Amino acid sequence: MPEDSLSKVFAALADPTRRDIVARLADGDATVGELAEPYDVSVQAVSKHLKVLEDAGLVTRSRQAQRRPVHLEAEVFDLMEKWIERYRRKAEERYRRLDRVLAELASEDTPHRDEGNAS
Amino acid sequence: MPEDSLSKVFAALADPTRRDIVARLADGDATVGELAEPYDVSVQAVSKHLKVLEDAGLVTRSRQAQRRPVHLEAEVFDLMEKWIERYRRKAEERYRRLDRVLAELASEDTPHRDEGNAS
DNA sequence: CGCGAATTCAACCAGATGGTTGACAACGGC
DNA sequence: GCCGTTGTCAACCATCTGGTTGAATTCGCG
Repeated sequence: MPEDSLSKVFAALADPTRRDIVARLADGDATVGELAEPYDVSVQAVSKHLKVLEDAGLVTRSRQAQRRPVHLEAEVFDLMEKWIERYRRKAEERYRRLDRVLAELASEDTPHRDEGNAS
Repeated sequence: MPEDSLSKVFAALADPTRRDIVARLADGDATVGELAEPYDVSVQAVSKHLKVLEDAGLVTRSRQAQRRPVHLEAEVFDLMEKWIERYRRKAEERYRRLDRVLAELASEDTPHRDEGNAS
């Protein structure tokens, strides 16, 4: 049970339909019906998808008569990017360090002249 | 569907244990046993997690005697960030535009045509 | 050669997920 | 005031997921 928010966000975006919904909402708010129209699934299924996105904090739904316009919340993206950036940077840094070590080893190993590099 | 690889990556990171594994691998490669040690689950469970991460392209496993050192691949992060950045930017851009329109509407009373958001 | 350590494979199980259909709540237009 | 539109709730179903245990595999080492 992913109670933590990052898990919910990643899980929400792990579904292609939901990612597509997010993509379309980036162009503007839309109602459930409008969102459901292009897909080959029931409106209920899309409503469920929206609930997942809402629980993840990716969208909000207001009330406008019997319609529920869906709105994309961009803030959550920051949460993800922060996480990703953190470990990407670490990994790259480590990679550069390793690269340097390998370069050193390579230059030492280069058999330009007789080297007795035993062990 | 190249979209599907994105699904795998997001799904892989939707699990707290797997995110923690990624976090630890950012500090350096590790074996399955080492990775499993801090968690209260069997080594087999961790092995499964690693398979998920590997299928998502987040880690690679080499072979070193009977050990399988696990290595973090940072490239996949780019894929995610590209996706996120794209829609975050769009949403923010739209927000700024909306803001401007609202400001206009507020200052002059002239009713404009409805902007954007066709079906 | 064979034991033991590291890891994966296989079968199984509980619970989450994504889809369906059917009923119902809320509201605007006649 | 009713009716159709919009959306959610509920029950149900198949499949996926994350965990378990137990057996198999792959090696280094004495």
